[in-house]
Amino acid sequence: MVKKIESKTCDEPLHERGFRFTAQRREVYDALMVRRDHPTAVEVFMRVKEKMPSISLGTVYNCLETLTECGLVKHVNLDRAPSRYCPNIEPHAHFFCDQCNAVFDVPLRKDSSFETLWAVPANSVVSQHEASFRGLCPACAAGAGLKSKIKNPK
Amino acid sequence: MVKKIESKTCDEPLHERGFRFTAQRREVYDALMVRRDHPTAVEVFMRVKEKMPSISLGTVYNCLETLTECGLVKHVNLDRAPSRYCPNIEPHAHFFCDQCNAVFDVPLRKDSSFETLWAVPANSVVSQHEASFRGLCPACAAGAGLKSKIKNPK
DNA sequence: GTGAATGCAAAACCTTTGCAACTGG
DNA sequence: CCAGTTGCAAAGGTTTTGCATTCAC
Repeated sequence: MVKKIESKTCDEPLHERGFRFTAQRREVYDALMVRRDHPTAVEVFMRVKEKMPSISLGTVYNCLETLTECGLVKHVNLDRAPSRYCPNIEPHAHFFCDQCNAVFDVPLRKDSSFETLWAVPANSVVSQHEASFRGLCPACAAGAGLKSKIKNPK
Repeated sequence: MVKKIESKTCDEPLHERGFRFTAQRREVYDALMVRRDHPTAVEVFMRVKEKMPSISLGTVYNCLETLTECGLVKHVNLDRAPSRYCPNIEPHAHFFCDQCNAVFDVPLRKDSSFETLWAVPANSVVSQHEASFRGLCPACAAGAGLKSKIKNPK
């Protein structure tokens, strides 16, 4: 059995679930994989439209939904903002920078459990855990610190 | 200085921030405090409408937004479902039961830090952390276990 | 009295759906 | 060939907005 180094394509997971491997699904998946910056559906649409001008926004939504069903992509939601999409299927949280609006993946520490942090009721069954952070990313935090020193030279 | 046992009203936090204490804001806040079951805006609207038939849905949204600004209420969002509202302002997560659709508060364990769970980048500034769980609540998990034993008597 | 808040309705917004035309396997 | 998928447009549901009227302070 040969172990694949990296899976850059989405044809097998689609076929395994009875979905067709269409050009639109390939382009949508590629758009997520090439720039892993958590775009919205409209941003994905604009990127794919450059290579495939005939694609429609509805199809982008459909493709993203199908890819999610296949476990290739995850929705990322914060508050009521439009959904963003992420091809990182490892367990992770998201960091939203309030200043530059970037979204970063936050890895789960190995050998840790959410039970050390949250008092989840005994005998409940957890099938999914989502977590997100808001604040300033390292770059913006450095800039903000600089600015506040200038503006408030205590 | 007299320490208040419990604050059941929202007039002071509103006044402190320059907002008026209107009958609608009081009723919306009371509706959240009386039954702490994380209702949607439409559910709050229906409950308040019984005591105050003239209230409009737009006003409920406005009141919820104002109460949120005053720190009396928090939005609760999961995926793209309608926002739910919660008058518990202690740090906590939420558990969504997939079977009975109830939403429970999950307390933060004392003396714990999210850094034990999540590898947040060094030098970032975290101003907000939100977490949610999906699964089966204890009651539904017990019922599901029963059912699966009957249906799949391995 | 005066500016803020309400009620109503319309708009804005993101996302889903219906259907004829097309296409992957 | 034919069920699954697309493109287009219209509908859906939640939330916000505009404005005349009302009300808290």
